[in-house]
Amino acid sequence: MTYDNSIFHELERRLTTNEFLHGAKLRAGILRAEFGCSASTVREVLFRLATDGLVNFQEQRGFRVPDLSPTKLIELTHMRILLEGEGAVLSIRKGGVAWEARLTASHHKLSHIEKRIHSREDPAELVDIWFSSEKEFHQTLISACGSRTLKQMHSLIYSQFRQQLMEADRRFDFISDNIKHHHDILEAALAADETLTRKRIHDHLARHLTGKTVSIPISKI
Amino acid sequence: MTYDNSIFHELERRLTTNEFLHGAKLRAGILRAEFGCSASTVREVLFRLATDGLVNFQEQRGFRVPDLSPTKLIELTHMRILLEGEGAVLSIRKGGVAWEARLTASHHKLSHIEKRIHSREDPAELVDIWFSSEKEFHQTLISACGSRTLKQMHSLIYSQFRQQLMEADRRFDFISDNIKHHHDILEAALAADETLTRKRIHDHLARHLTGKTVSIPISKI
DNA sequence: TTATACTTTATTATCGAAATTATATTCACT
DNA sequence: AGTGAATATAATTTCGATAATAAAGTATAA
Repeated sequence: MTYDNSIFHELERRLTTNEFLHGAKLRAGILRAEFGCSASTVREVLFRLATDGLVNFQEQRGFRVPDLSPTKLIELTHMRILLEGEGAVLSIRKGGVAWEARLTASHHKLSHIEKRIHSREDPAELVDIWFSSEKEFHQTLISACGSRTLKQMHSLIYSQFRQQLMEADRRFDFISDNIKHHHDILEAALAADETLTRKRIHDHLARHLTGKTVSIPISKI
Repeated sequence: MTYDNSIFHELERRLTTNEFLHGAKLRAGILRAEFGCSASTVREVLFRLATDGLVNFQEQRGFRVPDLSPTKLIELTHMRILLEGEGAVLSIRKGGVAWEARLTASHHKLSHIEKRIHSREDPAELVDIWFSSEKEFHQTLISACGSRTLKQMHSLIYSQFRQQLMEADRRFDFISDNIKHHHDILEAALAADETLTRKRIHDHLARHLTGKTVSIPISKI
């Protein structure tokens, strides 16, 4: 892997796990020090991330972490419902037993983590594992849809969605709901009930669709 | 507009109007001469286009125009049906008379061009105008959906779709079908018939869904 | 002749500095 | 003090050069 590429993935990771503050400025001249490379290399990476939507770019004004935006979160949720619904239905039709097995497996892992989180006081240390498990489950759900394009698109949306989640969502207040949701989705998918699967994906994500989200002070640097 | 940005748009234009051969190599060192800038600047632009899907990038192997791929065209068509259907339905609900007016206007322009093309032998000179008119019509169709994200996503898909069209599609063999399709979509949208609108968008694009596309020799450079 | 190791050439990745443009500070003036 | 121009500082954009890597070509041995 080239230098460039490893920086890309590292920054992508940080951006999707909210290690940067929303609205924070990303200066190539500063990040370069951290990665021990030149500013141009960082700049190149930031451009790539910008086209993925994980970073905002303004001419002559550099790069910033996108602000927290309830509207954007709603739009991204809408897209997830659309794309995951479609991907899941196609997977039901084409996936066969191999897909069912993979889905069951990834649900099993996710469910295991979620139960551990549910039973503890401070789930902070499990947050990273949960993130990757939840991502894997949702990606597996659409993995047999037969369309690379759909999967890429979903991945793009999913990253931005993750980035838009606010602190409250990382504290697992919703974990018991989530355990049920994921189980219900699995159930409907294995029963090959297309309509029900779509509905349950919708219901799972629906809490992000309420415009009632409290506005949060945005920190600029 | 900065240098960088104008190069981006120029290359984007060429890539979506098939001025490059499919599979052609895009060497920063050569393009730089044409734009009178440095190789790094071109490289930066190519990276951006790569993340948009208009250019393929391989580590240590540079950039290429994506090959012609019937499968990809089908996938992109599928995404267009999904996104345009959703965007149109939402526009019907939220757009109001202002949207109807814009849609009627853009259809009028498109229809005018298409009739001119239909009545002539060689429509080559109208191809550019047709491209922008058809793009505008489809974008207007979803313009009142209320989701920036959906529109951006659609724009991304639309560009790649355009890029994947082969020569036959640029010769307007299908023009009389198209005139009717566009009219039918307008009609259904103005009647606020959501299901029918979705169906007609589907039917309009359906000819790209047949896997029967003749395979075409791919030229590498 | 075919395959393999070595050499040469061409292309890509990275860098640090110069040129351009934005942002912050100072200072004069009302 | 408050406003606005002029200056100083800091950031971004662009560049040409160098280092790293891949591709092409050549020679040698089985």
